[in-house]
Amino acid sequence: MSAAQLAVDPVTAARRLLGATLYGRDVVATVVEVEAYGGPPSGPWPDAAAHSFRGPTPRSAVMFGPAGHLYTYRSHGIHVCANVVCGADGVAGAVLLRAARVIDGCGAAQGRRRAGVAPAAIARGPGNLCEALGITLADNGIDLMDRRSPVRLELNALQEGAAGPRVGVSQAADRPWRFWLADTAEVSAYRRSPRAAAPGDSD
DNA sequence: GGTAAGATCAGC
DNA sequence: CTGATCTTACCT
Repeated sequence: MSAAQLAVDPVTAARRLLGATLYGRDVVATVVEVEAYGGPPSGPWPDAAAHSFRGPTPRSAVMFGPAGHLYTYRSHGIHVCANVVCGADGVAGAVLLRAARVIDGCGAAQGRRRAGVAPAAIARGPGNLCEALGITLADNGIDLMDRRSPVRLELNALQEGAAGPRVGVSQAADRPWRFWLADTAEVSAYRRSPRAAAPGDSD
C-alpha cells in the first residue's frame, strides 16, 4: 500500500524517503540522505544526470517499472549504488540512497566494511551504504515493499529535510535535488563533480 | 570491435 | 588530486 506513496515525482518521493527504515541483510538503518533523479526528455521530469535519460536500456529498465522496486548499478567499476524507483509504472524516476544511520546489526554492517570505520561512517555514501547493508547487483529489480524481499523499506512520518545540489553529477549540477536530515552525522560531504559545468550555468 | 566517461572512495 | 577497476552506451 505504501508503494503508492512513491508513485509520485522524484522530489516528493525523495522527501518521503527521509527517515524511512531500510532493512538490509542482518542490518537495519534509517535513511538520512537521498538524491532525486528524473528521466528522459520526453517524460515529466527531464534530467540529463539520470541513467534513464536516454530511454530504457537493459540497465535502466527497472526505473521504467513500478514504484517501490530497487535499482542497483555498478559505479566506477567498483561500488554498488541503490535507488528506489518512483513515479507511475512506465514513467522513469528514482531516488538514490546516499546515506543511512545503522540502528541495528551494527556488527554485521561493520564486518562488511574495512576495519576501523567510525560508526557514523558505516553507511555514509551510496557505495558504502550498499556494502554495509549487503545490497548487491543481484538485488536489482526486487520489490522493496514485499515482506519476503531480502532488502525492504518502510516509510515513516514525513520529516523536515534540508536541500542542496546533487553530489558528483556533471549534468544539471546546480539542481537542488539532494535532501538530508539536518544535523545528522551520517550525511556525506558535498563534492561537486570535477566534470560539472561552472556553477550557475543552466541545466 | 573500440573507447570514453562515469549518480564513488580512500589515500597522499 | 589521483588511481583503482569495469560496465555501459555510443561510435565507426
